[in-house]
Amino acid sequence: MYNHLEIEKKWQNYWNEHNSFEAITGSSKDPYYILVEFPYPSGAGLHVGHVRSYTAQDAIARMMRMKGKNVLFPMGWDAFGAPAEQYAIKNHIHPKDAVKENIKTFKRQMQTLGFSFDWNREFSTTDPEYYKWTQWQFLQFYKHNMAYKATVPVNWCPNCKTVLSNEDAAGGVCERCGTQVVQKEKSQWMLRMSDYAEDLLKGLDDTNFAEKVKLGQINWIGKSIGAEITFKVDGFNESFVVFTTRCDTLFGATYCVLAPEHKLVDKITTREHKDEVVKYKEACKLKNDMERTELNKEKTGVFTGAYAINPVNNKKIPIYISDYVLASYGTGAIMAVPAHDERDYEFAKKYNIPIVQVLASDECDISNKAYTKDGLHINSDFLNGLNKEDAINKMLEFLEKNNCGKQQVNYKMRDWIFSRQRFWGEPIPMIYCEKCGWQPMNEEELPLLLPVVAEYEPTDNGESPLAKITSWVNTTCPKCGGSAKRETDTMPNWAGSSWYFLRFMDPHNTHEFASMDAMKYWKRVDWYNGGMEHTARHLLYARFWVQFLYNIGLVPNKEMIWTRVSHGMVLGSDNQKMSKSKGNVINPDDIVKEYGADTLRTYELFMGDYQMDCPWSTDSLKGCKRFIDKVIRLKNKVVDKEEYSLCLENIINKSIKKVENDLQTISYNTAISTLMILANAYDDQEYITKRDYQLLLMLLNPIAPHITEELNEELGYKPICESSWPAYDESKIIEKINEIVVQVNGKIRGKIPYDSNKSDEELKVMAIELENVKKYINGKSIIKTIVVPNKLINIVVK
RNA sequence: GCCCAAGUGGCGGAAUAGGUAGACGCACAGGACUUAAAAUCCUGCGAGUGUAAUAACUCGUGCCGGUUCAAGUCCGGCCUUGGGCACCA
Repeated sequence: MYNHLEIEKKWQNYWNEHNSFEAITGSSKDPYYILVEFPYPSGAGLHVGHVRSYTAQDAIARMMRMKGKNVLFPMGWDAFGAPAEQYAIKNHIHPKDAVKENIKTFKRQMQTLGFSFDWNREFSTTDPEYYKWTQWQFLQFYKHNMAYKATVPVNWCPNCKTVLSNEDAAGGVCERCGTQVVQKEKSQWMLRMSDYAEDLLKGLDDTNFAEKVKLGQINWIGKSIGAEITFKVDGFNESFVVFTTRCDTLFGATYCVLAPEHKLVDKITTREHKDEVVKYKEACKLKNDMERTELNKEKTGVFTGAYAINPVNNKKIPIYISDYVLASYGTGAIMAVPAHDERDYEFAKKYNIPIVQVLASDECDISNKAYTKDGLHINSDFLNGLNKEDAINKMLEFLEKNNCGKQQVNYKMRDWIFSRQRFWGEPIPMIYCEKCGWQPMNEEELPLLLPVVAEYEPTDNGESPLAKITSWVNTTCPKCGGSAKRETDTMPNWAGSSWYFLRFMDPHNTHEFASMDAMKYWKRVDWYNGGMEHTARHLLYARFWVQFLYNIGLVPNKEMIWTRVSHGMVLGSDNQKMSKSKGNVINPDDIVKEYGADTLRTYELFMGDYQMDCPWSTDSLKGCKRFIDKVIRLKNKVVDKEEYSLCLENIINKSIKKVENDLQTISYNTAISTLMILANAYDDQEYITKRDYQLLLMLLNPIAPHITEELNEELGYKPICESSWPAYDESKIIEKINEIVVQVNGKIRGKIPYDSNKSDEELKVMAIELENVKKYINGKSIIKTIVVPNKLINIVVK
């Protein structure tokens, strides 16, 4: 009898003692870098969802090693962030200690599953040796004018006295306590990510990301090509610029709207409208993002009393302010074409503003809604009769000639708000001096350590907890030496994860974040696995970070990630997301204990399409246990012979090819079904040879490494992790064809035995002579016969 | 509202280039072995018509149409579910 816990321990110790999975930088072997998103070590321990993706990547890593690659398969911890801070506040321990405990648990759990990580490269984003370089890189952003301070509204929970991310403030209430969230203005560090919008778009061509991953990035960047048009303000020596994607509808612009925060508002508001405008602006300030963007909200706004001149026809059109125009997108001002934009239509109806149709339409009535489908231009002077594309080009020509507009590209992507008012993050290494302003810390003094104190509860006024620790805050100005204060905000969680994959290439380097030589050797991440929820933001931040480092000459490639694969979630058996409150959580520890790591690993890959969500089923898991047990039992059939059984050659060679191919195309479930079919074929034999058996063990090893090593050792072979992946012989794979399907009018009516000596004509004759086929042909004429070689004959009759 | 993905047996899911739909596994049912249970092995398993049993037939991959000798697969139009983004001009 095999005790899976003993066997697993034995082989985990073996790999550990032999450094079996050590990646050696500079080795002459072909490098291959497999990365799986490093986890946030939460108090809940490892999730069965983690196990699924780690097993998947582990299977590839193990196969690639056997195929002679120098595999880098690292693991570490993304351990800064709010949950650890909250946990620490509640339990009165330092987050550092809470994180240490959690990491211990995660690592222990990972080790019981036998993942072939190179633990020599392990680090946590919270290690001073690591965040030193995160801080150092921030200073590079600053020194290259890529970091700046700006005043930005943030979500503030008056009860928790803390700043919330948009996710934690969903629906306008604090996720933790349910209190109404309010907006607060805060001065924050920003990174000029929007400067990289076009490069981030173009860079996708140098990656092998899945199409839907690329789409996620493209949508997030949100490029739109349009025009900027300058409107003069009647009676003022002022003008403003609007952004539009439909400059061809300028003849239909009957009013303009400025965002309430627009700089021009106070200048152009007339005396009679001043009170109303001020009141409206104040009302907007009180609203948070959620309220402002709420769906189906009725449009509101006020007239400034000023008029703009439509440059295409010199007509005076009123200027309004409204919060349906966002200050942060485009120019913060729009021209409104109510006939063809639903938002403008709604607004114009409410305030009785003229609606001028400029695109012909089949729709009958403009008294109810805007025409949103494109027709040819009408009421548009020199554009009349033109289609959209021609009209846009002609209008651009007009605007440029008259110096009142030009083509313009806009992006939805904004600059990256980089400050967090929290304790548990990388301190931002900046110092504020009354005399010299913001000054970067001296690089030699990094890392700027988080202080070890007992209090890190949030302050009452939204400052980071660090602000209370005066001994830490007070310092001297690096420039003038006078007294100065440190920045008390910390970096976002996204910071440490934006470059960790570079550090894995050279994790112990004390004078660089990673050496150019090491990065040139590993070249890039060949295969990056993570959740769908990270394919937009994390991936974009990481790419931005890398592109910046590339531009200042610190990394060898502009894109450092080649393929990105995203996994589906493991759901509870009730098809719901696993959660404590639903009581549907499966703990991998329990499964390993009862069924073994190999069974859990096999099941997690067999459960379904890897890229899709899939519910947990303990019954199905038991099926995988039966499979492993069957593999063990097959040992009783082994005879001492060193070549493949003749009658198994075909299926063996087919299986090698299929498993190898499936593992490389993320089709883990069919790789396992192939192995089940192979095991069943073995089981049908009176006996199998040692070689037959070892082959099955080798193919199964990447998925179930412990038991396969054990059985392989019993055969007297050297460990599989030190062996080569089996080769297949294409000439042995040729499929044996037994029969050919006969169809009449596309329906199967019989089969004839396959005979390679017979010509198509002879096969046709055989087909027509089948009794059941005759039934359907009699009294009808054969129009044609289609022969698909080696597969089927279709007789078409009428 | 926009974008993306997915709808196949009782269940999870297979089906390289349009060519025998339902691989593999689970559950279930019947049988063998056993004092018994577990484990294991054998048989069946989309729905229906039909037969003593075979055979044979009809329908069947969310819905409606189309292309084709042939459609789960391609095209057009919907419906449902899940996810992401959302007043982005």
